[in-house]
Amino acid sequence: MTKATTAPIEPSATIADRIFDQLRQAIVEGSIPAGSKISEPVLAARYGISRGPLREALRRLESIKLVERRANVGARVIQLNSDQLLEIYDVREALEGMAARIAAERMPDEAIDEIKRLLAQHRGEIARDDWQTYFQEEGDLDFHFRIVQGGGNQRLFDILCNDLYHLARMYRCQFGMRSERARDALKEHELIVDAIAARDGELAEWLMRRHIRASREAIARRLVPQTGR
Amino acid sequence: MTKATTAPIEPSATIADRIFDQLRQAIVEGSIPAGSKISEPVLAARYGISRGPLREALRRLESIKLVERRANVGARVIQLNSDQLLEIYDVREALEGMAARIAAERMPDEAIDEIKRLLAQHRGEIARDDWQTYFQEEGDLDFHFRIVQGGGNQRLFDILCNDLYHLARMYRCQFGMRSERARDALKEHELIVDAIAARDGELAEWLMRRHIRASREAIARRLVPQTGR
DNA sequence: TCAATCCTGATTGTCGACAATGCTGCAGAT
DNA sequence: ATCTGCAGCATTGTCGACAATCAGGATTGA
Repeated sequence: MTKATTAPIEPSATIADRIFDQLRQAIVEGSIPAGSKISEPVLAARYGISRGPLREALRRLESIKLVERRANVGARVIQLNSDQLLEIYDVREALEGMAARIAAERMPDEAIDEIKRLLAQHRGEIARDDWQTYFQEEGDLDFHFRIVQGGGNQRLFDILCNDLYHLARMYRCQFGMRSERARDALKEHELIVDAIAARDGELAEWLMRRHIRASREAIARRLVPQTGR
Repeated sequence: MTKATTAPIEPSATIADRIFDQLRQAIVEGSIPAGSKISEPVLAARYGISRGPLREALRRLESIKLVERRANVGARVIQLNSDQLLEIYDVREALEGMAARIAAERMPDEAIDEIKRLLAQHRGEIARDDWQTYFQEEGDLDFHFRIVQGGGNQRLFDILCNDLYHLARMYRCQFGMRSERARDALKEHELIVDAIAARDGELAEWLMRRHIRASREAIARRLVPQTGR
């Protein structure tokens, strides 16, 4: 599994960068519980640094919406609720649909072949039935990551991979929601890649949007069984 | 003209907040030229503050992509190029299309009436032919702002109004590009509002995407007459 | 008993100084 | 003449201390 969504660790970057990465991972994976208050002095002491770099890291976490800050009050880890999760899926539907369209227009052939190999590998993993669904989920993110990357739209990439994907991972870690949609999702992935390989941007966008909408509905159904919104 | 895209000035917020607003405005309007290097000591001295709040403001400007920073080297104001501008319009097409769809589903009736009044006012301004195109452009942003706000998707709102709209304004100020598309744009705006009022989300999205795509093409035509990409 | 007020404690915002890193110009060698 | 290495300088990153602000609890009055 390629560590596609995880930035490679630059060893001698600045302290603030390192703390930022550590905190982001801790928040996403739940080591720092959602909704908990963040005290600058105690965190600085725990990581053995000063408050300066820590504050910079907190600012960056705020900019990607993982923590909320109020002046003179402090910072809290974001508290996820179902409405915001559904909002994210609406944004993903729009952006990744466009990403699929652009990928169909401009993605290099080699990158498409690589995604095909990736999907073949996923197919094998799912065939070995009860394999860790965790890796299936990671593979799902990896697939979406490559589609976005393939089109070469840097801003699209930033929004999705620096902000939204971390939120999606955070939800999975917190709610432990493993989708039993793995097989359907894989099938949909293959259709999308076929459309991209055929350079059919309109179809690729339509399929991607339907795919994400299906994920959204599966989540909405599980969150509040009585309502779809 | 409502100051929709300009946050109201909180008088006694933190220093960093105030400097952030001032710098953002200065960059967007060109007072600080694009591509120029930013020196922390000289800027701190000019605004009469310390480097601490200034660094926080720079970090926030970096998060909305108005400045670029490299460790141990410094910060520069972003240098706009035509490719990135076109990228932004792709993102806007996707996001605002979704925003129009959501607005058609959930925007309150009163807000729709308000937009209708706004458009009527714009129509009057355009009728008085050579009225400052500046205000027409501001009115255009105001229209889009209200559509996004009407749907109530907070994340969609953040991405568009905190990041992309500032970039769009920056381009206009820098290149002084006043669109002679004002009449066409107004007509398209009216169609979009009609679709929203009719609660036809699919049509609203389709019209909004076509509208933004038309703006994109108009810009692409002016930027590099020989290519549309 | 309840509400309003004040006080206290802690936390955050701000500042100036020090250390570390990258860039620039010059001298010297090939 | 061009390239390489070094030294100096400027800028950024980091740190500890001080001031400003807010949350919570105790106290007092009705």
